[in-house]
Amino acid sequence: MTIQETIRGIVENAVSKAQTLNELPDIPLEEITIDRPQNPEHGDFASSLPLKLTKVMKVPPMIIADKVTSHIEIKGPISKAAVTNPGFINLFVDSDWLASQVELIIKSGDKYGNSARGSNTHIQIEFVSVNPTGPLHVGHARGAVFGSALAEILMASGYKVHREYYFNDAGSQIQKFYSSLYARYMQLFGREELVPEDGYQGQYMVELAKDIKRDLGAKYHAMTREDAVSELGREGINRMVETAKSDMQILNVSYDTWFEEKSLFSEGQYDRTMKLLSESGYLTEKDEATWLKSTSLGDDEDKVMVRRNGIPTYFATDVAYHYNKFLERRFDRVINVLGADHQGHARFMKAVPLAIGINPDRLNLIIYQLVTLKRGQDSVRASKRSGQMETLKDLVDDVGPDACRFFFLSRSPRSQMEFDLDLAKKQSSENPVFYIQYAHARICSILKLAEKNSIDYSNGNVALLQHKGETSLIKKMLEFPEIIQSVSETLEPHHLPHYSVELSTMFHWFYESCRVVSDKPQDVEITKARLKLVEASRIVLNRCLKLMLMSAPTEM
RNA sequence: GCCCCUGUAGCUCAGGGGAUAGAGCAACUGCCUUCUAAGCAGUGGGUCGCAGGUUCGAAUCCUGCCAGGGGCGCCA
Repeated sequence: MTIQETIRGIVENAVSKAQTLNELPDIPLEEITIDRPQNPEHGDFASSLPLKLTKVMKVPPMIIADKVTSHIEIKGPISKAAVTNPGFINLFVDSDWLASQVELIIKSGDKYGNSARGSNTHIQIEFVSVNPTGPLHVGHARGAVFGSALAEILMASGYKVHREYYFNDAGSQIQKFYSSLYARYMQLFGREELVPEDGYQGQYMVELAKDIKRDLGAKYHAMTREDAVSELGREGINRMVETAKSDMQILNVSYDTWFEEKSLFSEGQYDRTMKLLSESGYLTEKDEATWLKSTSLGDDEDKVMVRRNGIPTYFATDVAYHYNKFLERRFDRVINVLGADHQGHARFMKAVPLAIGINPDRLNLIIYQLVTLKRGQDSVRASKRSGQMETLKDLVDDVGPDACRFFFLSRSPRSQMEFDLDLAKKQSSENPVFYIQYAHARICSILKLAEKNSIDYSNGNVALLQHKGETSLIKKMLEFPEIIQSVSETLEPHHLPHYSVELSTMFHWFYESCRVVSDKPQDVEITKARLKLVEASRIVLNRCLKLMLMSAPTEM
């Protein structure tokens, strides 16, 4: 249980006690909100509950506040409860209780902040899922960072998380890729082959053809055109997938499954899905094509499932994919992370669970806004088909995986962000990421010194931690489990990097105001107590960095 | 035209019903004989796009308008 939940329970008890004694009207309560006031005079926690209850209870807020506060027991975490105008209840945390929490953090170790909220819930999270017809660009980096960090945090909350990358390896775009690659390959042998008008024109296709020629020579030149297109194409797609995998790796992103779209046909999901949809009456024929009546499920237009030429659309495979996720692999929840360029797909996606008889609440769609790049004065749009493009790899090579992850993760997915390439490079040593990592390195350096001096602080008395620099740091550390919990509920991981900065600030401040390792004989006890605090800080900050999939350097 | 997202300090962004709106960067002033100065302390900087509305209370919710980004294929 987090501290906030403990406090909420205390207030809740006080209210019901007042109700039992008929001091307040006995009406059912909604969830009680507990805030952390920014003004320290208003305590460590505050509740505006009386202001909210005044209307339904028909009692002035200050009276409610008085009655509730009189039943708040001054013990455990609470040292003082006060009422302030116009009807707030302010709660102050007991400093001895606070100091004792350091022991708990050390005892929890790398499990501090974990919870069992998600136990027995299987979540599948799908992110990036770029088709292997082009390189990954900076926008995909945003999705990758978001999805991978969210997955880590959900795991900390006890969910069973399955990370998945879905890619299209069949269909018309793949055919275009095949013929584009064939043309580039044959051009290397002096043949006048043209890349199709609507094909993939990018320079990377030339490079890909060169690589294949270098590794496999004229192998495909000797084949019939038909064989060459498909075999060379497959070789090309395989290489593109490998590149995507290595791009994910350099960003510290790993997956449990790379899911091939074509398996939906070979494994039968497509057929079973169409049968289910047909039996439920969601399919209809029009203009020689098969349509899904998705408007009846909230979509703004019906969608073609099978084209006039008999080939299924991506709408059909998407339904089959979710049929597989929900009905075959039986995930309790599914999270799909999409770029804003796919937002038109969102309304349809929300209809998909309904079409296969699944509660739509089990599907979460997260749409992140696009990344624009700025180089000098010029804004560059990240788009796969335009010529100019900053690839994910170029970006990571430039600013490093840690800075890249921190920068993307700090932004809420709904805000479109401008990535100033020049600034990112220039700032690389003034970046907030170093602020956090530096705090971690400082911590480790203190612990190293203690070890060198053979200080055994296992019997340190944390009750001695009463300095403002110490208590502020402990308070901040106690917020960590709340951050994990709130990110797991709201699916908004950007709070974690912000918290990490705040925690680092508290540590740096403690470091400046409290000398830890001291040689003076009279400081033996406080040194040991502070070393425990430093160890606890290491645990929490290290967890932050690890959950963000960033490195936690022990020296810098 | 319709749909989605955004508009907060010079810049990049948090805060998304509660008390005096925050951080980083940039600018300015101090602080290293002591565990890492990639740090700390301090100063300046705001009609929270505009206008109405709801509320005891609005940066936050609702409506309209303005501005920016994205989406409206039998492409994925």
